[in-house]
Amino acid sequence: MNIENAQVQMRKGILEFCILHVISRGEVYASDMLEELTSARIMVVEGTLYPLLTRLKNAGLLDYKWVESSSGPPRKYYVLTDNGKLFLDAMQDTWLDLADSVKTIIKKTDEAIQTQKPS
Amino acid sequence: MNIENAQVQMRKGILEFCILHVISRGEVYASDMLEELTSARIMVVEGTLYPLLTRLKNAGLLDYKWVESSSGPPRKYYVLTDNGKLFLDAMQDTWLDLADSVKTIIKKTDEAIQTQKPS
DNA sequence: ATATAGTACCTTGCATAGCAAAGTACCTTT
DNA sequence: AAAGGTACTTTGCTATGCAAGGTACTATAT
Repeated sequence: MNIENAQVQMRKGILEFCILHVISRGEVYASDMLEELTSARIMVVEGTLYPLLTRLKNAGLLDYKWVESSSGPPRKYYVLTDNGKLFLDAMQDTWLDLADSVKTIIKKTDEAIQTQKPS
Repeated sequence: MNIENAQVQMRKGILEFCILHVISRGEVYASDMLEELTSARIMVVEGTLYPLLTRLKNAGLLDYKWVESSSGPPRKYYVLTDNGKLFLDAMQDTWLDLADSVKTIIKKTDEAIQTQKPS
């Protein structure tokens, strides 16, 4: 039970959400996504990303096409399907609700501490 | 791949954090926590909470004492240990960072959409 | 031509942790 | 003593992140 593990756990639930977000902006392939997410300080690695993309594709939320590259092997460029867009919207609602709930909990704790130790 | 499952996944990472928060306010037992979290719209059930409390206790973040009840079986009242307080602070930093990262991602998508469809 | 390096995608095996459901134990009320 | 409520526990399942290793294609250097 270390803080690194706790950070991993927190990240878990939102990876799918963040990846759908990045794809929603336009066609991207895996390395684009890794770069985008890393620059937003959301740590992801290949072993997480590829299986996740496959799951999302199989669930009908994503589609992809192969595109030749001028500097290496071909790439899978992903886009959201209509279902994927709906799903992303639903996830965003969930996230905003959750973030608000946590905000409430933090605030309530702060108030409890203020009451215990009035300045 | 349904939205309910996505909600569960998002919740996962923050349950520990929210539970430590509730305990940080003062001695509580499991039913108190369930009530607190439910009222904050963080859904938790017994099968999740009890094993989690045991894990946190074994990790040295929590301590408890048995207290007789006037209306049923005895209860385990939990408090944070010093280590638990430090851990909670670290988790809060992690949470705030994460929430900020997600906010950035959402904002960036909104901007991308604005650019595509200028009013 | 062949070897090396770089890029891109995929797979395997493991560990963590939420959850539904069933179980145990204690207390109060009738 | 039987029934019902409260509280804590356990079992089996599932989902999913991740480290590590693997496959395959392309470009460059020799």
